[in-house]
Amino acid sequence: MPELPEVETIKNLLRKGNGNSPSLLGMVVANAHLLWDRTLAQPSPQEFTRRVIGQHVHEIERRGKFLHFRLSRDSLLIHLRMSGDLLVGPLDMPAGAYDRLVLDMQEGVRLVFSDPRKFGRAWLVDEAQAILGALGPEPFDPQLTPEEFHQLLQNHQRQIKPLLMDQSFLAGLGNIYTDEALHLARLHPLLLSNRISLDESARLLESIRKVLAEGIRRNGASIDWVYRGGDFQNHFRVYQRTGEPCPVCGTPIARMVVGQRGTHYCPQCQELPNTQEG
DNA sequence: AGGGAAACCCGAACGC
DNA sequence: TGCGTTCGGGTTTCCC
Repeated sequence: MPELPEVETIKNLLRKGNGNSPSLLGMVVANAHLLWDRTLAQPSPQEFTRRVIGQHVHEIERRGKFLHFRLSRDSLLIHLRMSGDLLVGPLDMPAGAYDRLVLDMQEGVRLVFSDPRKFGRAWLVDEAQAILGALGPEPFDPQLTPEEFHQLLQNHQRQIKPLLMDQSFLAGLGNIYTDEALHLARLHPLLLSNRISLDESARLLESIRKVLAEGIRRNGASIDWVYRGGDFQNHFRVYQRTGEPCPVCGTPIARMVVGQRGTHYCPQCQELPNTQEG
């Protein structure tokens, strides 16, 4: 659920801080507590604690849906998956029922990786590329031109929705923003990628960037019970709006399952060309 | 190569 | 009210 805009929002908070929460930049890890073993993908809990203590936080970045903490020697990578969140507070902040990994800073600040559903993962690695190298391009990468994007689409014969959600194809889109982008681009979720014209590719890339930019501007979406302060959930075009009118034409939004994912679209605006039925 | 299914999880929503 | 069942989400893994 945290997709690119939500992760970007969290990254900005950790990096810059706000009225309630300090920036973590420059702080030094003083202690680590792993409360749920499987949250740590690698290395072992013992090695993690031994290695992470004493390292400075030099930079905090986002790549796809990963948070990337550049430490003195290593990289700490965190993927929030479904329900993960990162909380910052004082060392005596009350423990949460879903706290999985806690880092205490020498500066008296605590960073908590909270995750009710335990899907989230953290890695401590000396080379971030070992994990991030599998990701496709960033949607906002200026080198990703409409022509290049069109070519990437031609390289596959796949349903466009699952392809857009494939992180090795493009990094950052999840179920929400994919449905939103396809509706804005007026493309059916089942459209085969190599049937997409250059014009449509340009429209799709622009739509992806627009919905992501709006998500970031609104500090992400807060859905289910995971509230992160954003309000993009109040501006969905199709996501979770089954039966409600399409904002463009008024046709009731339809729902189907594509690649095991709930998929919301307008049957009027996002018609599947009759040259590609089924 | 692509697609479907299952696995990992559990709070919420639903059905009775 | 309270119980049991189903759902959904990101990703990996396995199978066809």
